[in-house]
Amino acid sequence: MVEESPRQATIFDVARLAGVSHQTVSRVVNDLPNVRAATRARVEDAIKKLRYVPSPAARALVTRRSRTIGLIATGGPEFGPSSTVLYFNSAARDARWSVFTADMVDSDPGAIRSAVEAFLRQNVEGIAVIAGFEVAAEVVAAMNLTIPLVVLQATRRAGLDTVGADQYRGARSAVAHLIGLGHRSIAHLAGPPESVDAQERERGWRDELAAHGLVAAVSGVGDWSPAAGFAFGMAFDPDAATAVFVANDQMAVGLMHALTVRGRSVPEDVSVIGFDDIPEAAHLSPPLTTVRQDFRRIGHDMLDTLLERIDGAAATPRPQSVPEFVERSSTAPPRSAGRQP
Amino acid sequence: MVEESPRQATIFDVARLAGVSHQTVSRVVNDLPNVRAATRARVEDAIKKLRYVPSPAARALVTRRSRTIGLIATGGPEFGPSSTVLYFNSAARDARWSVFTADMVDSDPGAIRSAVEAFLRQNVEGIAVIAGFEVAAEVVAAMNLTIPLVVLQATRRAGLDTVGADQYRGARSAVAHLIGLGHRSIAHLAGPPESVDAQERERGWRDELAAHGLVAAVSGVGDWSPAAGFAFGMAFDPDAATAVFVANDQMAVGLMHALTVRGRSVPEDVSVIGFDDIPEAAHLSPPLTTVRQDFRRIGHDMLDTLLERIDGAAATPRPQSVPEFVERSSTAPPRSAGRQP
DNA sequence: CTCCGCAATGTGATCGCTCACATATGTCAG
DNA sequence: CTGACATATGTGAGCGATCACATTGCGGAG
Repeated sequence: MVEESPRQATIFDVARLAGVSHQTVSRVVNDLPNVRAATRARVEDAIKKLRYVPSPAARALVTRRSRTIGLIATGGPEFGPSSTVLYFNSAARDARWSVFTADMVDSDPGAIRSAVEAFLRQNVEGIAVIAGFEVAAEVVAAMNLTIPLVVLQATRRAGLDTVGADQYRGARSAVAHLIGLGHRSIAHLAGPPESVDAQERERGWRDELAAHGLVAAVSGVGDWSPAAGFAFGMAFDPDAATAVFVANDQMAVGLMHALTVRGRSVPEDVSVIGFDDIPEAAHLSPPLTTVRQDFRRIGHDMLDTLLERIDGAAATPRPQSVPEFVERSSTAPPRSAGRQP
Repeated sequence: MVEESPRQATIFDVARLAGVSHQTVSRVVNDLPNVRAATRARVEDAIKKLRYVPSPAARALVTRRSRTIGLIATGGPEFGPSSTVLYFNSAARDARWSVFTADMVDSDPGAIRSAVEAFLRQNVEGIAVIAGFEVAAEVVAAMNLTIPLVVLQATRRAGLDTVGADQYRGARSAVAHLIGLGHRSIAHLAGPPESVDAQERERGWRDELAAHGLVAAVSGVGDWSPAAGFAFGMAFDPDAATAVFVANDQMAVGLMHALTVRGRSVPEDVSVIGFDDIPEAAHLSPPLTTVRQDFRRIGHDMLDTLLERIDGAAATPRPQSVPEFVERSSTAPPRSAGRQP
């Protein structure tokens, strides 16, 4: 309920009603010691009666604190970024912090900078960046902010608080699975090169292959979209690989579509693995083997790290979460071979 | 770049440097008349030199305005709601407004109320609600806010500014297509009953059927998730309907999966239509016929409506956008019949 | 009984801006 | 040359909180 009253009550109104000074009211509101229990009760009564709410503007003016965070989200409406935004926001609300969100449709450095400036103008106490694109993190980091900054990104970086899942290990587990199944020529459809996550997944693919003496053969690059997966699927030589590790589920959808169009079946002719485990993954035809990321945890980790730094503490290093391999039916041993030892 | 300087410059610093009074600086900053061009230039110079930025806290304290909006988003990480959030935010940024976002994972009335209260405490000048669930709009409306409120919801409502696409017509166009193809028994898998959009789509289905003298037969209810679509697909009697109009694409994915599992093919045995046109829709097997919503436009409409009301104007009624029917290959004439006149 | 010290409370300045009003400067008719 | 009236600029109060410091009240040691 909101009062239609002529004016919001101020700290002085409360003080008058409770018969104390405004300073005592301030003490009660901020839960400071040295207030007699009886006094505190009287004040709390008055507060309730007047529906008093401290003015954040006045408070911010003098304390230079706002209990407010800025969140920069790049990566568009993709499942991953938008889930992270959601969980970050809801974690913040639970912690009674307000968050300004700036969704960037593209990653224009100028736009990012001006979003950060808007945040600063609003007196945010910290900034979180979901760095779908590497440049986003760099641009913000280069601004040399005096307030804490935490970046969601797969690679750790000196002098930068970073949170994120271990994309590299996730990718390796996916490729290891294919190798275990007997695949020897495993292609990769990577995400955009500007994305650190994409880079890490590609590196994981390459390294796992190398660890087994295999060479990284066919590969392509996409922009995360199903359309990109489709384009790749129509273009590559399907006989050159018995399996494809795709950098995200959406592109895997497009790839499987192309494969179908070309008369190849999954997993009989070619195995496909995605990444993310979008809700649809389990219900594609065939259900998609993938690597699951815990976006809820990532969002919470980001917030916790940021709040720690805002409190002045060094951020306790959080172990990177390791994405979980999820086997479904888009992967099978290659036609030619049985399972390898 | 951010100054590491001891203290942010204030209006007085600028005034001193420019050799004018603080009030003149204020005039320049707020672009008020009655300042000589030469003076204005001197002040602007000083502002630039000192990297002066007005303090929003101080300004908000006296003007009681914050140039800030609160956005309540229900509907989780689904494609529709999260796209809308994204476009709303980015439109707001373009208009130089800041927005606080509160993503609600569930739609607990208490949580919604407290999110609104947090917004009020932050002095937001308006609130936008993406009402995935009807109750969300109701809860906020019932709070009798003194600030403007705009709700994204399919149905118009007296005394409430509402924005949204015409779900009803979208649904009718989908069903009309099926009827045109020759289908006579068209099932419906609805969204959750708490969702106004779901209600509208179901109503569209029912009315279009009735308009052709057909009866609404089999139908089910899901929660928008692929899993729900799958469950429905496994449970319903596939011989009782030659086509299914599904309330969203994600559930359609699950339904098609179930159909495949049960050895029915789409569209030969049963046609399927979804709603939303998620990016994956074009690349499913088969590519999904659906109804496309323009979330970008919806986000912008919400913002524009809200800003108009904040400016004191009555909101100019915006025509509801009509979702666009998109034919792909998950629909075909029923086995038994050819195309009808 | 006095004095000290701590707990409880009050006072006034201050944060950085805008608002309402006062004052200075300039221009032109009479 | 003077007054009137606009235009340009300055002054001081006040928004609603916190902060630093001053004051009061009370119980126990000397």
